[in-house]
Amino acid sequence: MNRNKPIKSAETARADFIEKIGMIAQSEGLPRIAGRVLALLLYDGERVSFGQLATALQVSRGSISSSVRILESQQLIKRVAKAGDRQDYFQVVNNAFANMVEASAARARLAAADIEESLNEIPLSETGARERVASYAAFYRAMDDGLKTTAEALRNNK
Amino acid sequence: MNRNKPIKSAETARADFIEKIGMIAQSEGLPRIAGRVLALLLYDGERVSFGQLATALQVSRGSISSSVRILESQQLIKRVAKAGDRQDYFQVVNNAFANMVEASAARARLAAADIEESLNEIPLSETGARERVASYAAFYRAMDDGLKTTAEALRNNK
DNA sequence: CAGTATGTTCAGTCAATAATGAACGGTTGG
DNA sequence: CCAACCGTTCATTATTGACTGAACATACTG
Repeated sequence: MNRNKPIKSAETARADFIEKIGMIAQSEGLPRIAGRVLALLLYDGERVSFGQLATALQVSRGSISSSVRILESQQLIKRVAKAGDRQDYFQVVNNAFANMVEASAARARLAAADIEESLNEIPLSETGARERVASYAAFYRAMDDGLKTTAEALRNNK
Repeated sequence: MNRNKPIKSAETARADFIEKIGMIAQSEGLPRIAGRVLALLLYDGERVSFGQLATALQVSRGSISSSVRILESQQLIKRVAKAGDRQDYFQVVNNAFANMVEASAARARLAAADIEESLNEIPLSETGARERVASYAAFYRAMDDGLKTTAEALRNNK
């Protein structure tokens, strides 16, 4: 009966994966197209051209442009050249996942600093409030630490 | 000169903190009002009534209703009673930050499972793609682990 | 040099979602 | 019992941000 293993073609599996990562990316605050680009590059493994991305994902070149810029800025993909082709090519960088985690750590660090700045504005007389706000900052510091550890683990354990 | 310590009143510091957390919450995918509610409750430390929240934050009661429901569902605040007052009161729960981290861990776990499901649809012949998709799933598993560790640390170290 | 390909930018459109405020059901106190 | 109060729900509005597509600047090719 094969109830547990509905057979799918390689093509369908690839398309499903790309769409799924698109949704996950969206839920994490990235544009959906950026997630789909990353998924496509990850799945295919080899360099893919700017034009191929646009046609494969059925989106405008403008969207590809902004998406790859976001992914580059987060150190998840890199732009590479291909001899004899004027187009830009892209591929996933080494340790992309570790970089992803480190970006989260950086955000946590920023939030911590932000809250600590608020803390400095609170009069010393407000001991209770100061303590509670400080614990909030400490929470973000703990996030930063934990994420850095995870990033390192991903880098080594790879 | 006092350039480093612009003096602010306690009221201003409180308002700034609340607004700041509102923005951070927004950047993390929560409604801004929910972040402001959490910040107010954290800053004040004691139970605050439904009506006080609406007037203090200058938002509709409908917004308060949905915000507190979100925060309750994430185990960040709880609804408490006050003798002689029909209103609902709210306060931050113990270990709220640990709960916050655990919610993130749960999301990572979900994403991992989601990707592993995709992995099972990829034909065994696609060895390269399977390997890369598996590494993506492993990334989310690592996030789950790391976040669980951070949550525990927050729970103890508190 | 002319013509074409390439990636970026930006104004405009559209969809998703946050927030409002009125209507509602349920509870309480007088 | 009823009047006031309380929290939720839901239709509507406002806002935000992704996406498009055309205009543009640049670089290559023949």
